[in-house]
Amino acid sequence: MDTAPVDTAPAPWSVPPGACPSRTVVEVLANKWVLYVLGELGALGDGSAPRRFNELQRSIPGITQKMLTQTLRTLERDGLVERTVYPTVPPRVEYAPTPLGREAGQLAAVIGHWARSHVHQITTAREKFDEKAKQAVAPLT
Amino acid sequence: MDTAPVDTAPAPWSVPPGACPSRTVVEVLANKWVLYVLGELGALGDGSAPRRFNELQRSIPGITQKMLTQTLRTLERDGLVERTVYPTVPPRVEYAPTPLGREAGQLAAVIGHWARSHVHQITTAREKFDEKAKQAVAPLT
DNA sequence: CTGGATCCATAAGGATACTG
DNA sequence: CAGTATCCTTATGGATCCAG
Repeated sequence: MDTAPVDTAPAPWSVPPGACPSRTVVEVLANKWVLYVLGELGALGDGSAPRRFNELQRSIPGITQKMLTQTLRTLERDGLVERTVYPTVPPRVEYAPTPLGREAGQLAAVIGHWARSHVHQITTAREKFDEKAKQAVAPLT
Repeated sequence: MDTAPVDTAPAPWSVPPGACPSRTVVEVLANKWVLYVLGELGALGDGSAPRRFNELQRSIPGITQKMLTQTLRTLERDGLVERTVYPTVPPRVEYAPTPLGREAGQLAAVIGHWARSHVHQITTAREKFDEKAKQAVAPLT
């Protein structure tokens, strides 16, 4: 796969009114389930074992079957994960990140790490903000 | 600000059913408008000038006034941007990233960069995927 | 086991009009 | 200029049932 040259000609960006292509890519990552799934799939190195559907669902607390399916589909469509179906009975389907998906997974991991290391700071900021807001609406007693 | 020790005790995560705090932080970043705004605010270095409301709106194509307001509010609440009001007439309001916001802005920038450098790859993957899907529903002619 | 298909509630978000 | 408020449409997403 991916035998085509990495770079094609920088053709004139005939961007149809308001449709910047790179934005569509940003907006793929701007999705919590995508981040969690990519993080899960891409967390480990190159040799990480492909994951199965239910396995993924269990490892991502709160995700529904629908959202997991939907997320995996778009990721497959975008070439970020590869879906392999083993026509056994019962069916066995495995999901593995593509090289590109592993890159995205690293971005997800970075975000996750940043999030974890600043939770407290942000939580505190929120509390402070909310408290001030409360005072503003109830200045007298 | 931030005179408290960066790290508090690793208290037992008494996470109320399904509410992982760090997730709420991830989910702040998992939002396209947040990414665009942070990218815009945090794009430049420490000495970047604060941005005004309309200025921001113009520099982020497609964002509505409502979304910009809403986004800036949550970012302010989370301690990622600082809002300064100059009680002049007409009103002048400036938005600047906090140090934390600048960090987040860098994450946004990284995502943006990754997106731009892989647009083509992903666009191609989408076309290929969609074409295959089309064949599947119309296999004979 | 791995989903597809539905139904339905809620949230996100755009358009518009109005205000200090 | 910098919003707030409202309406209204669409998208998101959860729950449930069904099927290969």
